Amino acid sequence: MTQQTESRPVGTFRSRFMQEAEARGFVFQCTDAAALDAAMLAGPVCGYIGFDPTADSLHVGSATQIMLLRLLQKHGHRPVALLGGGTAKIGDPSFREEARSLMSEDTIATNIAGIERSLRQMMTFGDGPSDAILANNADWLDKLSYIDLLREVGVHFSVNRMLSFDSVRSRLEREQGLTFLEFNYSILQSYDFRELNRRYGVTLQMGGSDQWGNIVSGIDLVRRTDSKQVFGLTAPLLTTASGAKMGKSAKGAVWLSADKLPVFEYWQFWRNTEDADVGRFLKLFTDLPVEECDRLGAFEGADINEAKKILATEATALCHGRAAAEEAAETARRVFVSGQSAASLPTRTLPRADLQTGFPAFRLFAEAGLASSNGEARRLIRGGGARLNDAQITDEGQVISLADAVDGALKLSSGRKHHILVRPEG
RNA sequence: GGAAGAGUGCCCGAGUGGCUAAAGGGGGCGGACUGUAAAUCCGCUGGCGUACGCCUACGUUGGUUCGAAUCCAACCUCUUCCA
Repeated sequence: MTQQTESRPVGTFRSRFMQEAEARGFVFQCTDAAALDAAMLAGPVCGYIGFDPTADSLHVGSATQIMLLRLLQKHGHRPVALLGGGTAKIGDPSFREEARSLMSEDTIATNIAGIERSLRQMMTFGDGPSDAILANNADWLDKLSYIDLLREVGVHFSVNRMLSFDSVRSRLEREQGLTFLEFNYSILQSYDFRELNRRYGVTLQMGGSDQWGNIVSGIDLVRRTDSKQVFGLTAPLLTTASGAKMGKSAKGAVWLSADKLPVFEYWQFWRNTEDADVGRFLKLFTDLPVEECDRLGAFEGADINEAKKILATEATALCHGRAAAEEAAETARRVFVSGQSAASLPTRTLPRADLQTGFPAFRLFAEAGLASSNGEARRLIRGGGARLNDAQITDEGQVISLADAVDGALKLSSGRKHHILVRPEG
């Protein structure tokens, strides 16, 4: 059972990091919170979070973790972002429906490169006392010897105990199978913690609540082999007020990389936050003062839309820069408030010659990426959800060409919220 | 190594020879209502073609049959029990 390990009354922290982390809703579980609090008061603490390179970009689900690292940095502590280049070769079995397919070295390398970009955008890296450090566990895991690992680390792990962790047990109970390979993930993650402690003096591992078991294992390992006390802190698993998991949107995952999700769409994701989540998300995903977040989140009715715009712009600014965020906000204002087109809507270019000839409406929607297949585009049009320059398209075979362009672009819309500009190439 | 069971569409899950592109639910998309929210209601939800249509799909490969997701064989994977 993942138990709360501390029984400290709320609001008793003395270190600024812990106070703010708690006030903003980042703290779910913490090992020996009082001692961690004291350590933070005594001086800079080095804390890390691991990111698995399972895709070439992180998504909003990971944003919480990055915000935690930022918070650490903000209060003079030192954040370490650990990329799981080594562990990615195994796959974390925690709460997974089934085994993850194994990734090739190449895939892992490109994924790491993509993730690194987002991390660098959101934190300051360098050699200063509170500059962030980027590490890759492939640096030490790759050359581990199996026998040595078993002798030196394996002896400290109780299988009985590992089986009792929720993360493992849920897999077993579902009769879904758990290979020995995956079963080792937790051991390697523990090894990471110890290695980071030895290399950089890392004494805190943070993560999502699904990482509790792995984190505690690491703490035990460090205590047993190096006789040092290190800490763990988990953030709550984020769901929206209506119970859905965070991070899904029209187009699937909400990626942090602009290559995978246009900034405008990212802004829109936050803009469409449920009313009840606004205050909570402001605290988690922006740098605005807590009191301001509470004030904005308390708006009622339509007024809260203003708070959502602030949330969207602030959250987007952290991830894509202030200028891009303002631009997305302005684009949204034009599209939704004035009902105009805007030059900074996501744009798709198609060969000029093809556009001159024209496409049947359904094909154009598919080509532009507003529908994933011709069939889907047809359904969209039949359902009355497709528009060209804000006029509903009724005939799926209607030929649309450059002649229909306004200001050199065709504005296509799927529903009220998804707009794209199609421009000729060259 | 032996025995029993399971593998269905994005997910869960029904289906045990034709009426099955495959019930139902979830998710997703669109519409209505709103506040670019939630809740609710309605429609759509494999691909290709304007279309009568064609193609792909029920773990894999073969077979039986006019016809198979459904029957048979082998194989693969997983689960449980035994050694």
